[in-house]
Amino acid sequence: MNRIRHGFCEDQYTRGEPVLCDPIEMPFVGLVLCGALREDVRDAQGERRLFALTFAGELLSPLGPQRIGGQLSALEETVLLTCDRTGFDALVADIPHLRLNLLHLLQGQIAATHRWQTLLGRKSASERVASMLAWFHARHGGKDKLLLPVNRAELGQMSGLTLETVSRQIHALKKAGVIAVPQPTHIHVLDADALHALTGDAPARRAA
Amino acid sequence: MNRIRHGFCEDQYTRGEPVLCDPIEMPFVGLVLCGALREDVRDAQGERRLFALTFAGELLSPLGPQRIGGQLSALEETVLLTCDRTGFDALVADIPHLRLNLLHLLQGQIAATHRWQTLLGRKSASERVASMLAWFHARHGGKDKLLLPVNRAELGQMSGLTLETVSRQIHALKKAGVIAVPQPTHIHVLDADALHALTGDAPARRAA
DNA sequence: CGGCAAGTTGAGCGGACTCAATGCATGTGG
DNA sequence: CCACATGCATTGAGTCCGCTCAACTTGCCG
Repeated sequence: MNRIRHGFCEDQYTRGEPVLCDPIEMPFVGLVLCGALREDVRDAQGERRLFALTFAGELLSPLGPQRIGGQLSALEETVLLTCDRTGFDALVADIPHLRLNLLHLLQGQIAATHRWQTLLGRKSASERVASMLAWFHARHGGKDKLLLPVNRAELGQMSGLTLETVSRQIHALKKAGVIAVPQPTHIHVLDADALHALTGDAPARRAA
Repeated sequence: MNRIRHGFCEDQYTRGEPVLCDPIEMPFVGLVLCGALREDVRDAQGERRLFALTFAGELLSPLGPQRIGGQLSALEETVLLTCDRTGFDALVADIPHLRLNLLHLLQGQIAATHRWQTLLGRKSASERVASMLAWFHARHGGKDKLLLPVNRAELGQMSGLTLETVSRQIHALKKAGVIAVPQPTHIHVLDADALHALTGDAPARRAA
C-alpha cells in the first residue's frame, strides 16, 4: 500500500483558486473528487476564454490542461487528487485490475474532443445548446436538477456562440417543455429523451 | 537490435486502399514514410466525412484513428511504418527515454486538435480556408507549390464549410495575390506572411 | 462528340451576430 | 427603508455571412 500511496497528493481549492501545473513536478493524472474545474485558454487576441469543464468524478489527462497555455482553476470548493509520474507507475504496476489505464483515459479525452469538434463544426445553435445541457446532464449522473456552474457568456465561449444566442436557445428549450428554468443557473431536465433528440447526435443504440 | 525491430512492420498502400486497424493486433504507433493518409468519420446521419489528413513524416497516435469509428485510407501511394503494442513495449523497456516521446507525440496531437477546435469554433470562412492552406503549407516544409490531395467538398468537410464557400474563399485569396491557382488542386503560395496574417491566429513570436 | 465529375459563379434566404434597451436580482451607502 | 449601482439575463431590431439552390464552365475520358 505504501507504494501505491506514494506519489499521490490530495489538494483542496476554493472558488476561483488556480490549480498549479508546475512543469517540474507536473501532476500526471488528476481526479476531481468533488467540486468542478474550469480550463481557460487564451485566444488569438490574448483574451481568456472558457474552454472546458471538469466535474466531480472526472479525470484530468496528463496532456489536457498542460497543453498550450491552458489554465485550470476551481469553480467552487474542489478537492483534486493528483498523482505524479511515480505514483502512476506504481499504481499501474500494482493494480493491473484497475482499468485506470492511461490509454483508456486518453481515449476518453479524445472522444470528448471529437464530440466538441462535431459540435463546433457541424451543429446549429440550438443543437449546440441542447448538446451542452445533455452532456452536463449525463455527467451529473442523469439527475433532473442541474446547477450550471457558468453564466451565459461562458456557455457561449465553450460552444462558439454569443451569450444572446445561448439565452434564446435556452428559452426555446424551456418553451418546448424540454427543460424548466426556475433560476438562470438552475436547469431542470424534464424530458431527457427529447433533449437528446435535439442534440443532433445519432440516437443511442438500443439493445437488440 | 532484434528486440527493438520486433513488432515493427512496414506496409505499402495504394490510392484509396484502407489501412486496417485490427483491434486485436492494433498498430500502436504509425509513421507515414511517404504519401498521405485520410481519416474519415461517420457523422450523425451515418455519412462518411473527411476528418483529418496525415502527411509524410507525420505520426499517427495510438488513439487518433482508432477512436470512434475512424477509418484510415491512403490518398496516394503511401508507405506506413507501424509499431504494434508488443514492439512498442519492448522499445520502451529498452529505451525508457522513448516513453517521453510518446507523451510528446500525444501532446502534438492534442495541440493539433486544439487548433481545429479554434478553427471550427471561432473562425470565419476566410480564416478557415487561409488556416488550412497555411497548415498544409507548413506541413509540406514551406515549399511554395502545394498539391491539394482533396477536392473542395472535402476541404469543406474538414473545415465545416460548403464546397461553394471554400471555392469562393480560395478565389478571394487568389484575387488578393496571396496565392496562385494554376489548377484547382495546385496552389502556389506567393505570400506566406500574408497567408498567415489571414488565418486569424496570433502572429508568430519574434525573437526579442 | 457526349457524358460525367469537379469547379466556379450568381441570386436569394435565413440563422447567428451586433447593438441596444429593458428586466431582475443582489449589494451598498445614505 | 429607499435610492442607486452593478452584474447577469432577457428581448428586440437590423445586418451580414455563409448556406441553398441553380446555372454554367472546365477538364477528362469514353
